[in-house]
Amino acid sequence: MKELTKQQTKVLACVEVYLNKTGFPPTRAEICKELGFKSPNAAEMHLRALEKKGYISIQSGSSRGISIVKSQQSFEQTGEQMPVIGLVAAGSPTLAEENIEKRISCDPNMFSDSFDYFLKVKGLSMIEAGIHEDDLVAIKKTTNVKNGDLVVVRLEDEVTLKYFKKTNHSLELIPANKDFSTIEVDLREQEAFVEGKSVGLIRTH
Amino acid sequence: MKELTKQQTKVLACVEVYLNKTGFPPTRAEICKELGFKSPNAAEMHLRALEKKGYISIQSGSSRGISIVKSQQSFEQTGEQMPVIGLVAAGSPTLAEENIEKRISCDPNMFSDSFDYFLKVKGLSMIEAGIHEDDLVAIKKTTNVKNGDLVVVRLEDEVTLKYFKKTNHSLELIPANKDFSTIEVDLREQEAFVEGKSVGLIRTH
DNA sequence: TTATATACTGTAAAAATATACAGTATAAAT
DNA sequence: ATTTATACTGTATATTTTTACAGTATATAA
Repeated sequence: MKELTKQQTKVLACVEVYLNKTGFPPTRAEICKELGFKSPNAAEMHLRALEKKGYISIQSGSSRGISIVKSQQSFEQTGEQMPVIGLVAAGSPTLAEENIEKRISCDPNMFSDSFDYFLKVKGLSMIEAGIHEDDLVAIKKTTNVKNGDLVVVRLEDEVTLKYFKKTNHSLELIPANKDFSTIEVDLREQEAFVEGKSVGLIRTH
Repeated sequence: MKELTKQQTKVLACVEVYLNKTGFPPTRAEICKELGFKSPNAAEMHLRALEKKGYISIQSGSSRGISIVKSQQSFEQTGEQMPVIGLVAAGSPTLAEENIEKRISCDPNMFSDSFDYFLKVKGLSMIEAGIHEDDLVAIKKTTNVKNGDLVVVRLEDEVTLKYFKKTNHSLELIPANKDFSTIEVDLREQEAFVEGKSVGLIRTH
């Protein structure tokens, strides 16, 4: 498959995003509006190039007659197979193939925010937050978390799902179970890696 | 979801087949050609009806602006728009368009069993089962339930989500909250309709 | 009997859209 | 120095497409 120029890549992505959002392809004018072109011919030329290189096909004479032949970003769209990762005792919850227990077909945007994987909950430390053993918590990989967020944090080689509270040099990881105690970390003494935060949860009955 | 007439079913299938074949939706004229209609208005009217019943959505003013909301060929197709229904005080949780709060893109087979809609939880009666207010419980429409199942039951005009327990002529609907009491129904005196059972749950953090 | 819903035909106009043509500008290759 | 490829603007027009309106026909319900 021939390589695409920067602009051609943009146009192809634009078509795919539009298609995923609306269910039908964009017009030349809509591509222009999206990418800031001022002439429909700009879009036209890029589409012609994309067809020539085999990425799309254009049904001549039909409005919106664009179909994707070879998708660039088959990823991160709806109906993806999202990985489920066990909350392992040691090591980061990596997306390495050997850590993936299974995959669940769902939309990465089904919650308020997008997410990257499901973490399978072990233990009862968050039971009072309605988070049970074997629930799947949808995790968005980010270090941008604020107090009160439900976060995945790694301390040394241990990974845990807790409420986040940071005060000066101290980090508190708060459970939702009165039988468990808060983990307090002095950040001057010990490192803590925020792996991500929860944006949702699913449970199979 | 409202029932479709024979012709509406044909038109919906036609749109889906065309979409699968070409990657973009058909025009009114193309639907006519496919189904043997002689007036574009025939297609137009069927499309309007399909939109009204919630099977497709039409972007007015756009050519080929049809997108599938609920696929008929619901075979193994991931990424459907599953309806969310509020747990209303009165009446059945019907799939009528006016009761659908929104739709969530996900796989109807993401849980152990398939499901038909999400029910938005009101109140705290199931809190000890980790089911919070505003959680979305995935409901499979069925009357085939057994003791211990989490079920949606309608008593008179009231709909409730509780644990199911049936003994002879008596039905118990058991909450998971010590501040609530079990609803006992003598089936010789009062009717109880099992609308469905829960196969899973999702929550947005 | 009179509505009412379904299911169309036929026509036409307005709006959306593809697409051709004539240019401009820039960077890299020959 | 000239060509070639990329990357557009701007305009215009033929065609496609939506969509409104005026009818016809049939079956079912009130």
